[in-house]
Amino acid sequence: MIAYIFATERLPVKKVIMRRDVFQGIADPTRRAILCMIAMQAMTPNALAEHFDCSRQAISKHIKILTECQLVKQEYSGREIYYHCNIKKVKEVDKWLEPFREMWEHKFDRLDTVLKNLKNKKP
Amino acid sequence: MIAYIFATERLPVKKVIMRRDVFQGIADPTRRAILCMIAMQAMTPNALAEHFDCSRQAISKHIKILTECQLVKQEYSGREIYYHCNIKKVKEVDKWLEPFREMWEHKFDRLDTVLKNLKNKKP
DNA sequence: ATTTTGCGCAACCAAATGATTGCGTATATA
DNA sequence: TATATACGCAATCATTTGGTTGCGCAAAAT
Repeated sequence: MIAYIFATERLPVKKVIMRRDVFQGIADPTRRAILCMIAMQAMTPNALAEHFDCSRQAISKHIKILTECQLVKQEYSGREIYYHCNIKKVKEVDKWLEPFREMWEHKFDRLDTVLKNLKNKKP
Repeated sequence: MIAYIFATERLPVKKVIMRRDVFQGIADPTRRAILCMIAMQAMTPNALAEHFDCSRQAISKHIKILTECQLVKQEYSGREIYYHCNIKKVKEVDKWLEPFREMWEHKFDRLDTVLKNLKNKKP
């Protein structure tokens, strides 16, 4: 019995179910800021960290998440890593908005016709 | 000194800093699905829960978050509550995309000019 | 009037998040 | 060659998230 105890080591089962999609990526305000900055110009983690009130490691972790959901791409240059924004992936958010955009545009259309009808009825 | 120990009760400081913005709202896939559904037609929590593989309470919690970030509005009808999508708030995401959209549109513009130049040079 | 239904709220739990510190490695500089 | 710098990774921690169950209240249905 005691042998059994020794035999069964506590395995690190730890099933990780992290959602790593674009929406999770842009959920954090710091990550959104990072995205905006590197969209203008590719930057290294250190350069980025200078603009935020947290450690380089914290920024690196955010970048890691952004990389996992493919919102950023990396480009090595010696010991430095330049992070770029993957605009194509940002488009996914835009795509999700599509049906909603149709809605708020339709709303205006309807408002337009209402106004038109009002105008036509006036005289 | 001992008196001091007794005097300082462990206060429940527990500073709650929950981000309740649109991006946090749409970070969860279930919440995005809820939003899509009620954008088409206002629904009650029970009606919504029927479409998901989780309890009504879980859905209610999601709705609570969506309400807190103003992505949904409620309308009471007796003991039922109909949840509506607040399209105006969804627009905030669209607004954030603006600079990025400009980028990917500019890209196409440049591609267009490249193609044009290629065409002009051909003959 | 009693029971059923629709719903929010509180308590609880496992897992994920956001941040920190310390460490190892590879590249640049002295 | 020795030192400084840039960076990722692992461990750790408090807080948040996403889910559950159980409860109570008000509106409907019986």
